Amino acid sequence: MSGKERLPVRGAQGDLLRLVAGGQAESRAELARLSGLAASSVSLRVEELIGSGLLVEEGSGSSRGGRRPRRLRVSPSAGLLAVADLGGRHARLGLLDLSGSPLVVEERPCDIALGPEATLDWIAASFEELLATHAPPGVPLRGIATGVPGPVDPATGRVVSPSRMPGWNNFPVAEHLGAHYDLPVLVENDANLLAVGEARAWPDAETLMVLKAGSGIGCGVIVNGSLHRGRGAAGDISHVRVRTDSSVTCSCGHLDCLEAYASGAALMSVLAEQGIAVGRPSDVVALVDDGIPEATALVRNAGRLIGEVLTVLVNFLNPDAIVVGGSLSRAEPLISAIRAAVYERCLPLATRDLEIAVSRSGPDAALLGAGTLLLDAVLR
Amino acid sequence: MSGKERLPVRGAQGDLLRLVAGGQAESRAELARLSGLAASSVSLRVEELIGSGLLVEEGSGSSRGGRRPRRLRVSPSAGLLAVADLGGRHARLGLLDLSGSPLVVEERPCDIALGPEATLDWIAASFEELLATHAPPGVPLRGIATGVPGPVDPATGRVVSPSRMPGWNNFPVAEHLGAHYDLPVLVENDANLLAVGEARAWPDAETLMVLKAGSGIGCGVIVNGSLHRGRGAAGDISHVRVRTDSSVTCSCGHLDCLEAYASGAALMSVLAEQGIAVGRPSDVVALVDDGIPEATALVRNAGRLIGEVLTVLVNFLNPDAIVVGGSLSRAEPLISAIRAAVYERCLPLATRDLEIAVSRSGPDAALLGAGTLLLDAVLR
DNA sequence: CCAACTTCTTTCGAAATCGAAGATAAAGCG
DNA sequence: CGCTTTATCTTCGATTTCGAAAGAAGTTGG
Repeated sequence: MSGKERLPVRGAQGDLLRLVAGGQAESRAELARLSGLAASSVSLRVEELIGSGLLVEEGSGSSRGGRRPRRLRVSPSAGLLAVADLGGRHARLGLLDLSGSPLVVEERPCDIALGPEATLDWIAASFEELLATHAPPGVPLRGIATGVPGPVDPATGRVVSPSRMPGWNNFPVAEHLGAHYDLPVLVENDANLLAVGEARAWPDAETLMVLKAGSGIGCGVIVNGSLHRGRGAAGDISHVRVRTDSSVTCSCGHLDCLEAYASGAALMSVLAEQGIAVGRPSDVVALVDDGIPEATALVRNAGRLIGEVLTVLVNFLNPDAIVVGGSLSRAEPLISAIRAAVYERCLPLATRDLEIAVSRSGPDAALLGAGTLLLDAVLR
Repeated sequence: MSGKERLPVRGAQGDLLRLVAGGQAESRAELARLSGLAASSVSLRVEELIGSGLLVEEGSGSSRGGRRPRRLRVSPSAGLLAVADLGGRHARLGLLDLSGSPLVVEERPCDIALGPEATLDWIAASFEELLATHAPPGVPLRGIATGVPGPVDPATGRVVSPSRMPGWNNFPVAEHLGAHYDLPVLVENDANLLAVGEARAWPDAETLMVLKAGSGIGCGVIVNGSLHRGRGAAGDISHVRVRTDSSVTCSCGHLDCLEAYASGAALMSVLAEQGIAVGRPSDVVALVDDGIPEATALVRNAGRLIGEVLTVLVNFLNPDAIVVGGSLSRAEPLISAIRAAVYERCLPLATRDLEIAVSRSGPDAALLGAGTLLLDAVLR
């Protein structure tokens, strides 16, 4: 339907376009500084990009003491990205323009337990719906990305041994999702997408740990400004053994995994045992906000356990910041307990300038991250 | 004395020279592949480098099915690097050529407790001695590097809060060591140097954890093929809390740090309590080799504790390999206990292709690492 | 308001880089 | 042994990039 044509970018144009699209540069001068190209070369390439309709000049930026820069933006008609973030019981879906800004974002209920085919076909149908409703006429779709709540092999786009995605093991998600399109398709772990999305909001941080505290616990790692995947499974902290008095066997077969104590699912099941029924992790936050002592104590304990695990990782990785996202991140006691544990036990050298903060990018962070990663695939 | 002249490399020449010096490329064709430059450009630049005496053509390499490549090497007369690795009671010192190959390496006793001035002046004098004895006439010194057993602020070359270097806190090591020369001077943590040195022997590993098990415990982290420093303190694992029955207060003021149980110093002090006097960590290895049960049990326990800490980090970082170096690494029970703990408790996804091995680069690894890092500074 | 200074952007000749085609050299194979 | 295949290295015209200089547009401060 909407276009399958390759973007007409050659050589250095792609680099420049990516810098503008990624929000890192807004003027020819910034492009010259960041790309390492000579100002004259930048001007030439930018002229070409404007000529081919991918960039537009839009007013002028604010002066830094001299002539005002002429502000550059990716043209709204340069293309669209369809992005999704799949959770256990609902998904967020959206369309972004090529600068990564959302045109529309929706949250819809869905159930990944229905299996990969049904779920992915539903995503594709939802994308078509969004495109039909919200895409300006003539603007082509340039790429598709989705986040999934499990480990992804980056090479193949397959889900690998996902603990919370029954029936998905080794399913070729990227292949299936992109079957009807001739477009770049990207599949990535949800915490990794969140991390990439947050990283855009932390431009000064080279090393970043982004925790996703939802019904599971995940962590995305940014090293040197870009996502660290390791062999595909990096960022897992849910199956670290924690020190507790009691003793619980985790679904992975080991004793006392962090996930068994501090994940949203674990908190919900403890609350259920105490006769407090809750349906989703954000309900736990609501209970905390309402001052229910059982919930607060549970969340604080979860924070302490998470913090103790982070302790090891902070000493080791020495990040610039820890960002906490996911639905549980809105619970104040969680953050403060994490802070307390990390600051108490870590080396002063590691916590000297360490910031521990709640997500800056809001609920769409993962979708923005999907856009950022997808841009790299599209503009190259 | 010997030269202070800058290397006459401009633009792309530096990149090419670095690739040859770093052992990554041996022929024009490899240079073209790795540098991304066109083969023709590579030929031109290589011709220039040969003309200025920095590169030499030396026989031919082995064919990969076609014409043999003409092997390139950095000229032995292109320059020398003076490198040192400072330990608590002794130092290794050496001279390397610009391809990072050692001309001479010596181990000499020294005592860092004498303070920074005395120690650094001694290093400088030792360098002069080595140069006078071993440097071919007319070959200029191009750079100086030393490893130190403590955290280093990479920006300033100062040692920061080192626990095992009394009197060194905040001392401007790089500045002092380089005072008499107008040359690049590099100061780096010893475990980090070891990691860089090992990384050369693991060309296929993008993510690498290199453990230095000596009288202290350190770890260097290679991410994406290059050293990860974080804010300067990355790689610290010695002050992670371990799970034990007993309870010991570490020098850092916290309870049950790994270092207090598993470092060479800790093992030695336990052995001393048992009436077995040993002077240095390698003596512990000797005891193990002699089958002394107390020593073997201790070392195996240390390996288990280290392995349990690595467990967390392996899940998180998902490295390609863990390399164990340092004087204790020659104790078999240490390695096997580490392996057992990691393979037992880590996620299958993380251990699937994980290799846990002893240092490949031998006792000079840290010096080679110093050379590698120094080359980057010199050839730019 | 004007002069001095910054910063952004373009112009234009010089230099570096590319890429295609050919020359060189060796391995594999009937 | 001579052919084909593979790989390395060089030549040369076309293209891209650079860098210095100048023009454009603003800020700052007397």
